[in-house]
Amino acid sequence: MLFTAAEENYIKSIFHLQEDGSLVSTNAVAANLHTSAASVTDMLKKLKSKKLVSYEKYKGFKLNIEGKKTALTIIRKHRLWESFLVNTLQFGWDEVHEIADQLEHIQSKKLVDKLDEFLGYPKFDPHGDPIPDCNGKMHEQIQTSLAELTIHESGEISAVGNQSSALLELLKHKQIQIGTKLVIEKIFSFDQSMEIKMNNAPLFTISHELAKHLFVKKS
Amino acid sequence: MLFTAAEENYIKSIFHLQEDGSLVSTNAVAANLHTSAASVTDMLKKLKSKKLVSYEKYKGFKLNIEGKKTALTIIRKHRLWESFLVNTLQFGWDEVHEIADQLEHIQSKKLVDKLDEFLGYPKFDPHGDPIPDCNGKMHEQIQTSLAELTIHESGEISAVGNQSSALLELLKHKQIQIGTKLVIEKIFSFDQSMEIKMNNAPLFTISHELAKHLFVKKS
DNA sequence: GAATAAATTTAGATTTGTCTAAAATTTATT
DNA sequence: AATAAATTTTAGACAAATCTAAATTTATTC
Repeated sequence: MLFTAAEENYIKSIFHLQEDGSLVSTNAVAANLHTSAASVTDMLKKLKSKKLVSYEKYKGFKLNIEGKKTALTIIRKHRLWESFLVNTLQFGWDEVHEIADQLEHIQSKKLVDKLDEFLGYPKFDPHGDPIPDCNGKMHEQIQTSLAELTIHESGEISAVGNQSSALLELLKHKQIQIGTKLVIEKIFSFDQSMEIKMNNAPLFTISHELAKHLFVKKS
Repeated sequence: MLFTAAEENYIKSIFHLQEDGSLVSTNAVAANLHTSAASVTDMLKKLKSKKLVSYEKYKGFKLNIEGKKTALTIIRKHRLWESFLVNTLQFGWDEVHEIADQLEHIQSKKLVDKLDEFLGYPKFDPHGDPIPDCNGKMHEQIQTSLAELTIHESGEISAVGNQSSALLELLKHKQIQIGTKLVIEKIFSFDQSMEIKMNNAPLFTISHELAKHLFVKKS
């Protein structure tokens, strides 16, 4: 079954919003895709007629098995292309998302599988997100953005999300490196900045912006 | 200036049809894009309003400087992606066109230039067609498909358009190899099959299908 | 040079995806 | 429980790209 780019964008959005299997709301998708609630309702009728979502008026909706399967193939493409852009073409971590949003709609199963092979069957993309294999299976996410940790959680820096000299300079100054262990001591709701404690060092604060670019393995 | 995929397809089609700079007809584009003459007229109004073509009702049309520049960037993308698919991902020569027709519409100048760099700034694509550089300049085409030769023209086999064992078997049997010199003795209009003469061998006939997959340097 | 044929354009309709504004429904609040 | 607020859906419109059929213009032929 083939889908338009618009359909695929809705499928992907619903997939990310349902997470655990809970129902998704019209407004949530509208906000996520920067479109109107009315457009979402229109598209839902279409996706329902194509048997990708279970949906009852006013009651919310979610992807069914077929919808999830479709979502995973799109996510697979997106993450493989991101890996290609960063690993093969040397793009920066932070500049590949929009391009991958276009590339994920290219229709050719063979292309995706050959790209996967060329890249050496990567399990995770440059952001640390798991890449579904050609059957839609994916590994547990082993690393998350530091920004996703909550208070008192601890972890170990496992990756840095971008190679810019500005970031590297900052990390050097704060003595943060791969393997550094840390605990979240406080999160300021005002700006999401975090107070963290590393090894035997004194407490210090990092911005939400920086936290998003650091990956940790939770411990 | 950004264009839709539909606009880009028309621009590319007109470019290929005008060749020398002659006027292009509505019907020619319609046939080329498998669409209706009415649709072509509609699109021409749009391209005229965007100042890409010079066009007067009923009089034919052609790309202006800006239109040609745009066409060359699309052709550059198409041919670089074909090179990538064949050289990097090991696709067969004959299966990349449709995929490249999708990839050529991806919007990102940086992506194209990085791809070009990754591929080592190739001058010709896997079909022997020249690849415009980032300023739109391209080399003279040094090889053409054997199918494009006309009667009494001569040339030398310079490349084989696909690596399938079926084709290689055929070439071996007919004793055709890189460097083989030949002359077109006759072309049968019924099926475009060609009678060719090689070196000191007797005349023999090859199908149009085969001729399309053989490249020659004209002499 | 008038009649006919071919090519091109216009007119009007369709599909996809979107929008705003109004109506319907559900949820929250006195 | 009644009303207010928020959410969702419907109704109607629009832009892009396409189509068919009819009208117009250009080309060809007798």
